[in-house]
Amino acid sequence: MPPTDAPRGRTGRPPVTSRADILVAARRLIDRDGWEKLTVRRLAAEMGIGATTLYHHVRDKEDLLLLLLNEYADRIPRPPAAGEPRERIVAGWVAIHDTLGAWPWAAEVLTVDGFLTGLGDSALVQVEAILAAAAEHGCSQEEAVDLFRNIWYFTVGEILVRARSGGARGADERRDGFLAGIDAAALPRLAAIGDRWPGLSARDTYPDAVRAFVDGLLAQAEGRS
Amino acid sequence: MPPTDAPRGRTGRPPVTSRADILVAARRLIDRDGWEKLTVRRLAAEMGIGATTLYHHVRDKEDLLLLLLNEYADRIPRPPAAGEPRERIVAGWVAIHDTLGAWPWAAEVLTVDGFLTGLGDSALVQVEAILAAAAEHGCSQEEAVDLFRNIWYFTVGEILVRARSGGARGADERRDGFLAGIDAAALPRLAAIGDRWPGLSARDTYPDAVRAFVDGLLAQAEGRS
DNA sequence: ACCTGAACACCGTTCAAGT
DNA sequence: ACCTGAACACCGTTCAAGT
Repeated sequence: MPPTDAPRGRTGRPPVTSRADILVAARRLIDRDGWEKLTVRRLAAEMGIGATTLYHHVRDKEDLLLLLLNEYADRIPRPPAAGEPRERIVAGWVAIHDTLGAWPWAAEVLTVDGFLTGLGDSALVQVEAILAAAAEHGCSQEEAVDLFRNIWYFTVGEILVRARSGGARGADERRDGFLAGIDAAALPRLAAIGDRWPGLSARDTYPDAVRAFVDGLLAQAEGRS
Repeated sequence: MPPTDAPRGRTGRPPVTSRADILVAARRLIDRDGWEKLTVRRLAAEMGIGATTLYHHVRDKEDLLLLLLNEYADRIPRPPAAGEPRERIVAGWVAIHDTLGAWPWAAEVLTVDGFLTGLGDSALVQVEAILAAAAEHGCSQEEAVDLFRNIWYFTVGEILVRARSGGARGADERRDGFLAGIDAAALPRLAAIGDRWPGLSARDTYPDAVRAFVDGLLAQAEGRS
């Protein structure tokens, strides 16, 4: 079954798929089976085509991931242009965090490709908004870039650690073990926390934490000037 | 050639290797060829033994990584017990960061296993010291745990992003491309920074940034009480 | 008690041949 | 033009058989 609107006036074998088809199928596979199940072979099998056919539509697997990511980056809500600079920075990061948190594999890809180099215009708008707010608050160019970078590190770390430690094989057993074997004399604080640790770690403290980080970085910048 | 001190009074085929041998060979392989080259098969080949032999000495690859990591965690210098709590927290994190930064694959493993659940006593000592300093500063148990977790996210993110974007295939070409194609009207701040970005991003600002983060988190805790 | 090759169930990617 | 199977060069892991 060839695509509905086959290109007229062209020679050769008709296409069985397209880049758009591939991206849709990849998204469905990730949503259904999880990010780690996305392989070139499995994706092709799911689509009912040969694995090697994919290489006529995307350069390689990393390219596929980047295409997928760029589509997704458009969903980050546009940051507010008005209001107190500090609040705009915090709101911008919370928006980025919430969007990436819903698709944690995105953070996985972005550690290797970078928010700027890997993504297209819609992501750059987010960066621009944060840089503009920082400048408006009085930051130098260096300080604004540092603010962005440092909070990017924090955000990507938060998402990765949470995403990975959630599904890790044997995580539960090890979690139970580590509080039982603690030496209360040598490690009194940890022993006192004991089995409260998992519960405390499960809390979402990202919004408070970015605010604290932004405050700390802005205060440091002010102290320098 | 059997090991020098073959166990006397035991039956069966003499061992050709040991857990200790395996860990030494794994470290050598990582140091020489890089973290991503460490595979069970390659490690066995390097040692001149069958790949399946490794499974008599370690449970699986993840177990091997965790054993390797625990050996390494001992190298983090003991945190100072005296001095201003805030300074002890910063110094503790800088020590953790410097140690992990020298072996970035460690951060890779730790995102899936966690600093607490994956590591042994020598890592827990670091956690204890940070929790104790936070408590001494007046933090509640929740606040101390949040401080630890949040700065862990930041630290692991910093190390991962830096380690991965360094060796990424095609990173240079993309970096050159992204500043050239920027729309100066729509993204004035980014356009103004332009080709300064790579240079600014290469700077090591971790110590300043942890200090800012610690200050921000402690100030937030104070504001709540 | 310990080691081993064969085997299983996978990967990403290239390339000559086919339609 | 586009698709394909065969092939290459790998993975981690299990298990029956060997010493």
